[in-house]
Amino acid sequence: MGEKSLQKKKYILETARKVFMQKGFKNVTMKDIVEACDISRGGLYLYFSSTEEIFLEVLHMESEQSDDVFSDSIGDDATAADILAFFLNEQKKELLRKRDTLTIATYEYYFESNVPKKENILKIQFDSAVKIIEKLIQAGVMSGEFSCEDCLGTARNIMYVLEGLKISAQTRGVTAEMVDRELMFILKELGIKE
Amino acid sequence: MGEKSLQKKKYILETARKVFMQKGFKNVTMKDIVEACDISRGGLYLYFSSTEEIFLEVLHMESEQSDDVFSDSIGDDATAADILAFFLNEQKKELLRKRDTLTIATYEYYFESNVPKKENILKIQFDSAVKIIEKLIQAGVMSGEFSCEDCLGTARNIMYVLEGLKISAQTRGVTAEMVDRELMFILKELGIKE
Amino acid sequence: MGEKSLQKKKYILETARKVFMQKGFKNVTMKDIVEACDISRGGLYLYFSSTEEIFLEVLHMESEQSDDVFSDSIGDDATAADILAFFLNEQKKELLRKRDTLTIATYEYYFESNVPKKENILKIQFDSAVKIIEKLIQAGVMSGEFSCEDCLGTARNIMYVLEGLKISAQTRGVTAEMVDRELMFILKELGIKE
Amino acid sequence: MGEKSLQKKKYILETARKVFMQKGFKNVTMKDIVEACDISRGGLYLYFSSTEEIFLEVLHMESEQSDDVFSDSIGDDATAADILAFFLNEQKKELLRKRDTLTIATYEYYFESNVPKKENILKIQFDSAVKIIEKLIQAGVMSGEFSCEDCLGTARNIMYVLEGLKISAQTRGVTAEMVDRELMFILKELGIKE
DNA sequence: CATGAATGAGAGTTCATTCAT
DNA sequence: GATGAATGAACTCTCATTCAT
Repeated sequence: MGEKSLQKKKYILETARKVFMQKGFKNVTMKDIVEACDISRGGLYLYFSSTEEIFLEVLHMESEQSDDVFSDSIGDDATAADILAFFLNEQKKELLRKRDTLTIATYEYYFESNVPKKENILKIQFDSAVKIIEKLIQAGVMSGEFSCEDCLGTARNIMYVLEGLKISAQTRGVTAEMVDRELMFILKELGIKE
Repeated sequence: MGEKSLQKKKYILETARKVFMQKGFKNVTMKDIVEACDISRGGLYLYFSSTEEIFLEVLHMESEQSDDVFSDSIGDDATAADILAFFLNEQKKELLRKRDTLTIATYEYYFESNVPKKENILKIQFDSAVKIIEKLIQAGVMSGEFSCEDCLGTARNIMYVLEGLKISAQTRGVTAEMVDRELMFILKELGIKE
Repeated sequence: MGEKSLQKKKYILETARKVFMQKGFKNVTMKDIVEACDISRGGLYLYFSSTEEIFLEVLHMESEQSDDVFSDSIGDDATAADILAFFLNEQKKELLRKRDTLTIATYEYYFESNVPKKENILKIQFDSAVKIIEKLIQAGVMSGEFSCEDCLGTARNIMYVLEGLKISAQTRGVTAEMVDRELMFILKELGIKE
Repeated sequence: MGEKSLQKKKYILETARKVFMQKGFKNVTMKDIVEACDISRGGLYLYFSSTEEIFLEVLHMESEQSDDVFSDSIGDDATAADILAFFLNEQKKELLRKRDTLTIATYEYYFESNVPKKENILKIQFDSAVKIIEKLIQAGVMSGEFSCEDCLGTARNIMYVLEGLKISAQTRGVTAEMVDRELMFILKELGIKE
């Protein structure tokens, strides 16, 4: 596959990504993507042979890019509390964006698929987020910012609450206040009185 | 609509329920339900005119029946901790049943619809569950079983964790151990050393 | 068939008539009539077995009633010109009523059917109207009101113009002015300067 | 849409035209056209999305082609009477063809639709025919072939009679003699003794 | 007589997928 | 590589008609 082909493939993925954000996973047809990309029906099949295949690649693209978030945006002298606050705030923004997210598409996709666990991106991301948060909490405990008995448990708890907020946002609707309230509750448990 | 019609309607709803449990919401067609019920194409339309309509009635059926769960199965002399443990255990069983649940169908349905908040069953159930848990915790605090500063906040936190576990169970998969671990964490926060 | 049955049959026909006026012939289903009559599906089949059968009976009802129009509403001392004017005015009113008429249903019905000529009500009505107009014109000629060389030809011509106006009204739309203009033209030919 | 597509579209329209001639408008389903064209169900939808759409294009095709009738078939030295006779004869042939005509389909279509007047082809054709006939009559009056007081009125009258004959032909049936008789009557009014 | 539940045929429509160009 | 016409399967939905009650 030449350079030009790679370009086109990337173009398709980026366009498809927008489509998935708008319509979720199950509602998206090959036709939708063909039309959004303004290419020919047959053309799309040269690169991908199903929406599932496309979606998986979109997801990979996504996870590669999101790896950098932490490192990019945080200054060197940030405290653990700062970083955690930053992370939670990012999550909050994501939560409240509602339709402009791959969340629904991702859930819908994983509802269907019997993806082997090892390759389940959701799982990988969840687990790695837990680890990061755990490290963060430990650092905070070291520096006296936080107090907690079971850092790993707390990290996991935080992630489940976030997951709960995420699905709530997409199904029942949540307001900024509701998110804040839950995040506060979490932080309080860590001994922060912010 | 006569008695017999009501019987049949109920039969359809119960059969459709199973279909939704197996296939979620979006994958279910009127044809699927027709075949599961072993009735004619037109016959189904006498009772319902879309999968959405059917699903909503299934959901209502469901929520009416689940109202009784608490009252039915708990002895009069149960302590707050007993009741909470029972409730969490029910949730755990539900969580682990995975495919045998309306969870996915429900999420899929609410992903799509812009149901007015007031009528959103998910919201109603969540909110009422929060209240019940709050009462339970208060009772436990009174009786010295639990200790907590912010009972309402804790109740909400519990529900969000459960919600997070629920979606995790359907997308990443969770084991009994993973659920237990989270429930333990919650109970520990309440001052229980179980 | 008892008295009561006859009543019911008549009720159905009168109700169906309204339905045909609103929807034409081809658009009317047995279901439409059942619903308009508020009777049971099976009930309708006790009396009629197709929309065609119903429509034909409606048409007969109609033609029996319309026979009286002339005799009923015209005074004894009316001149030929008066009567002709009255007749044309009735036609004009009918024409302009547009949707409140069996015209479309009738046309639609006869487009389809291969009715033996003898039983074709349209033909019978047309022919008898021609005869009446011819008589009228002859009477007018006798009394010096009209002048014409070919009374039968003129009568026929009048009827074809009316027919032309009728179909125009239903397809292209005609205004009162357009109808008047054509009727004037006809009357002028008869030597009337009205 | 390429050249080949245009060819196919034209082929579909021509085939559909025959179907409409045989079955009218309302009786024609997409399936009928698919079968007549011997193409696939989905194939038809690539070009048209409803029988209405197809019919309208058939009608346009028709009206474009019929524009030429006059100019094509008449010699330069024809008198007004010749041309009028030719025109009426064409109409007569059309009338008597009965089933081999778009007449019924057209009427059925315009019974239904609330086409804005400006775009109503029936109206456009009627009005333009009136104008042509008027011109013809005026020319005939100039050359001494015809005599008439109200040329426009006469032209209109002729068209309404033709319209009346047309609908009569489709509903009651008319014979060649009946048409001739009416045309004679019209010509006599113009002072022709043919 | 009357009801209305039930059936099944048939029309409309949309797409995934293929394939000749 | 790229196109887009073509196919056919799968769904949705509506009714005429029947029949047990």
